Amino acid sequence: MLLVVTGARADDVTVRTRPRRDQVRARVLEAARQVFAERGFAGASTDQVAAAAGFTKGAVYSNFGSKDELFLALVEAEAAARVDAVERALAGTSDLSGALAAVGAELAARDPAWLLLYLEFWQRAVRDPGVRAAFVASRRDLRARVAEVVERFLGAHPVHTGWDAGSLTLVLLALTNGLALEALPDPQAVPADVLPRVLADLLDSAPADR
Amino acid sequence: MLLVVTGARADDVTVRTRPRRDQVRARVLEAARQVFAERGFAGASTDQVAAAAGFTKGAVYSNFGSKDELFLALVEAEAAARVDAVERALAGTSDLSGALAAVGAELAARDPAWLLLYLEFWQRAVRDPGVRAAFVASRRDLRARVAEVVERFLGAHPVHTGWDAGSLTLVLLALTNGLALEALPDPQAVPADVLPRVLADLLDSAPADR
DNA sequence: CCTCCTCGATACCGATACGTATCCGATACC
DNA sequence: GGTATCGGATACGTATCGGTATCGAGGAGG
Repeated sequence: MLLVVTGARADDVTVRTRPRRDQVRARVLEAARQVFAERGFAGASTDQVAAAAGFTKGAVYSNFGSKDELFLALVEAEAAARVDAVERALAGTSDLSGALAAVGAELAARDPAWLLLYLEFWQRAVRDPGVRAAFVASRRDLRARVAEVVERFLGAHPVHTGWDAGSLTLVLLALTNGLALEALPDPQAVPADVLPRVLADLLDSAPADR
Repeated sequence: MLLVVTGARADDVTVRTRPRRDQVRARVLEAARQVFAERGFAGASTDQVAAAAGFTKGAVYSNFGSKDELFLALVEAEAAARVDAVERALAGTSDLSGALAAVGAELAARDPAWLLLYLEFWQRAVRDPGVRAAFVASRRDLRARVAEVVERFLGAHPVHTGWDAGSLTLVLLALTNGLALEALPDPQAVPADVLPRVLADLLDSAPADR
C-alpha cells in the first residue's frame, strides 16, 4: 500500500514495500499527538491512534509496551521539541519586545492543539506521582531556559524594574497559559495587546528613565 | 443500610430506610465532583460515581439521563456555587488589596480539586461546540461579575491606572489560573507574593501620586 | 392497615477497550 | 538466491463500559 524509496545511495531506487521501523515509530508518535489532543488520553483508543498513523494496533504494541508507555514517550518527545522551539525562537533576536513576543507565541496559542495536549500531560502529572516527577523536571528546565534569556535582556537593555528574571519568567508563562485558557473557547474575550501591555507595565515598575 | 431521621416536625423521629430523592441527587452530584476531578470525565465510570455516593448505577440513571447529562448538571451546580462564593467574598470588603486577594483566593487554589474539574469542563468546551456555548456564557458572566467589583474599586480608591476594569479582570483571572497551573504539580515554583506584586505594578502604571 | 406508585437495586446486553498469541510477508545476510 | 529473522497484520480473550429492562422494597394517602 505504501511505497517508499530507499537505498544507501540517492539514485538507488529500490522500492520498499514497508516503512522502516523508526519511521513507523515516528508516525505513531505524531498520530498519538493529534489523537490524544483531539479526544483526550482516556477518550482515545490505541486503535484510533494506529489508524491515524496508517497502521494497525499491532504496530503500536510492537513499538510501545502499553498505552501509558506510548503516552510517556510522547511527553518526552513533545517536551524536547518545545524546548528546541523556544531556544530557536530566541537564538537570533536581540530586541526585548520582539523576543518576549516570540517566546510567548512559541509557548502557547500558536497551535491550538498544543494547549489541549499540554493540559493532558499536566493532569496526568497532578494525578500520578510517577509522572509528576518527570513533568516537574521538564517544566523547571523550560523555565530555567526562558529565565536565562530574560536575564540576558534585563542586563542588556535599559529597563529598570524591580523584577528578577525568575519571577518575570514565571509571570510570563502563567499569563500566556492563562490567557490562552480564556481565548481558546472564546477568542474575542482576549484582546491581542493585553500581554504586551502587562509586560510593559512590569518593566516600568521601578524608578525608570521614562 | 442508611438510616435517616425525617418528619414534618423536628421531634418526629420516624425512621426512614431510604434517603429522599433530592438528597440522592445531591450526593450523586458531590460524588461526581470528586470522582471526575480525581480520574477525569472519560476515566471515571458511572459505577464509580454511584459507589462513591453510596448507591448503585440505577440511582444515577434514575436522576440523570446520561453520563453527559450528569456532567452538565455538575457544571451548572459548580458554576453557581463559585459565583456565589465570589460574591460573598466581595460583599463586605472595602479595601483594594484585601478584596483582590480574596477574589484571587476564591477563584482558584482554594480547593486543589477545583482546577482539575474546571479544566475538565474547559476541555469539553473546546472539543464539543454544544458544551462550548454554555461554558462561554457562564465564563463571561463570571468575568462580568468580577469586573463589576473591580470597577467599583477603581472608582472608589485613589489608584491611577491605565487599565480598564475589563482588561484588569481578564489579567487577574488569567494570572490566577496560570499560576495555579504551575503551582499544583510544583508548589515551590510559585512564590506567594507574585500575584499581589503584579497587581500592585499594574495599578501604578499611570501617572500616580506615589 | 392496605394499596398504589415511586425509585433505587439487580441483572443483563451490545459495544468497545487493552493487551496478546499467532501468522506471514518483507528484509537482510550468507 | 535461499533462508533465517524481524515486525506489522490478524484474530481473539477478557474486562469494563454506558445504558436498559425489570424487580421489589418502602413511603404516602385513604
